Amino acid sequence: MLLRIYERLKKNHGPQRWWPVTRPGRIHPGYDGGPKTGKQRLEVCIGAILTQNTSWRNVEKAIAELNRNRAISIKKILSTPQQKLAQWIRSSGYYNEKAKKLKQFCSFLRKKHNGRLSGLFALDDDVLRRELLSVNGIGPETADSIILYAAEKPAFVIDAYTMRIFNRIGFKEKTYHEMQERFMRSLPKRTKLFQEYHALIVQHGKGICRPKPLCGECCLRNVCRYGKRAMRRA
DNA sequence: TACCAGGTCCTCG
DNA sequence: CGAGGACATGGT
Repeated sequence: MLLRIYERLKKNHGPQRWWPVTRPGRIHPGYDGGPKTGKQRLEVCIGAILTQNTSWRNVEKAIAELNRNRAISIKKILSTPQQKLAQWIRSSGYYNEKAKKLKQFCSFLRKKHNGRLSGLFALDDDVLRRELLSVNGIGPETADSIILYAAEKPAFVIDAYTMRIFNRIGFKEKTYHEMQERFMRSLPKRTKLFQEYHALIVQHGKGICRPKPLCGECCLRNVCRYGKRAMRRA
């Protein structure tokens, strides 16, 4: 079931090549195939925090501003006054909260992992997840995004789009944990698959399965309870 | 004009 | 636990 839906989404939307890490003015060169440097991995972590309940468009501007200020750096984030940091990321919304979160994440890295992501990412998957969740400001989705896209390990990311799309299709799972369990039980545990699937879900949720869905052009309408109903009405 | 966006934390019943 | 509020900008 889940693989069938994946194939349809892929055929319909094409390859997604995520996570869309940016630099001033352009996509990160060499990002295809995953983040290579510590700095790229850190940028993914920062993006994961900044995009909480916020459109990626607004996050891109904030990341560009951080790049402009050489602030994709654990040390720089720690040494910058919170108020100044908040202004740099202003466009991403909740900027006071998020400035605090960025500092707490970096502070956690410095104190517990020698100031490096590599130490953190070397942990076993479940330990890594618990460590991330222990940081104030990092919840399940942010933790899994960091694991999947920055550490490049297989954790399926559930987000608001996943809930909306699959609840409309007819899935009964209500919580983050339940939905993630279902995906991870039913799919081969492969990083690339998880990355691409989640990216396709976001694409589909933004473009088709919106709050007011465009069932008429949805590639899943035949397998979707909501879609079938909508098509019958039309 | 309202509503929405790749959540998380805190409080209260 | 589950619901409800706070946190805030920018696009449609």
